[in-house]
Amino acid sequence: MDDQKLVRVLKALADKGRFKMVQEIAAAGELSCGQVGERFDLTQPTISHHLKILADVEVLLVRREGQHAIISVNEALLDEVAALLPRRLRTKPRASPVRARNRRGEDRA
Amino acid sequence: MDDQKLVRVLKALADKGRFKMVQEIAAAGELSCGQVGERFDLTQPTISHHLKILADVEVLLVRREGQHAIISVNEALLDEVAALLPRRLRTKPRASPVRARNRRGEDRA
DNA sequence: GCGACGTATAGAAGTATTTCGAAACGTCGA
DNA sequence: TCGACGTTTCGAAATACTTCTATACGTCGC
Repeated sequence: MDDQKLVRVLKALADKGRFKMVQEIAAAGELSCGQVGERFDLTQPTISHHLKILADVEVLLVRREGQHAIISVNEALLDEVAALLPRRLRTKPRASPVRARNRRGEDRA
Repeated sequence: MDDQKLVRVLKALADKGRFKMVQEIAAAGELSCGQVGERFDLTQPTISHHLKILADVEVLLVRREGQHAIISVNEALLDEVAALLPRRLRTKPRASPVRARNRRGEDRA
């Protein structure tokens, strides 16, 4: 996953309501779009809109079952994001405390 | 860290430019506000504004040294966020589906 | 104290996001 | 096929965010 995708996932999760939606779906295992709506004080189109934002970045997985959209959490992707976050923002260890000789870590690790 | 704070941190990081600022500061170890500005095609007030957003949620730590603001990355907080993210959004193992008494790592609460 | 420099704040313009009501689409049961 | 139900799309209004210029604040060297 590149930084751009990582930032898009963060943006999708960076909303109180959407975060809670993911939590509710996680707690239930799976929920339909309508069942998610029951848990929030938002109109159904708004729920659908937010769920789409989360599904677009693959935080949520949608399986269609007849007229219902069955939604679950993509835990693997969340794990990947969690693993990547500190790694991509980690201070490069300065190789040698004397600092110098390789001014900018060159990543490597 | 409660969910509200977690979401606020995510929101601070959920911007292409701000994410890159944290990366630049991480790569350098420390940078002054002005040094961050040199690395972006944005005006100084805009840089200051974004750094403030990141500092407000403690992703960045600011030490004042004379007229300079010396900025570094709060790695401990990033680690905490990374640890919390999947944990707070994890599917609750359903007490007992017929199969599987511990379907997935459990991570212990 | 003064001017230069680094940083922060204020106010405004442009853009994006959130939310809604209305309406369209697709599937189900009768 | 028809109407009901679950979901999605459309268009608009309210709000929030990003970025700018202008200006203020604080520290340094002289």
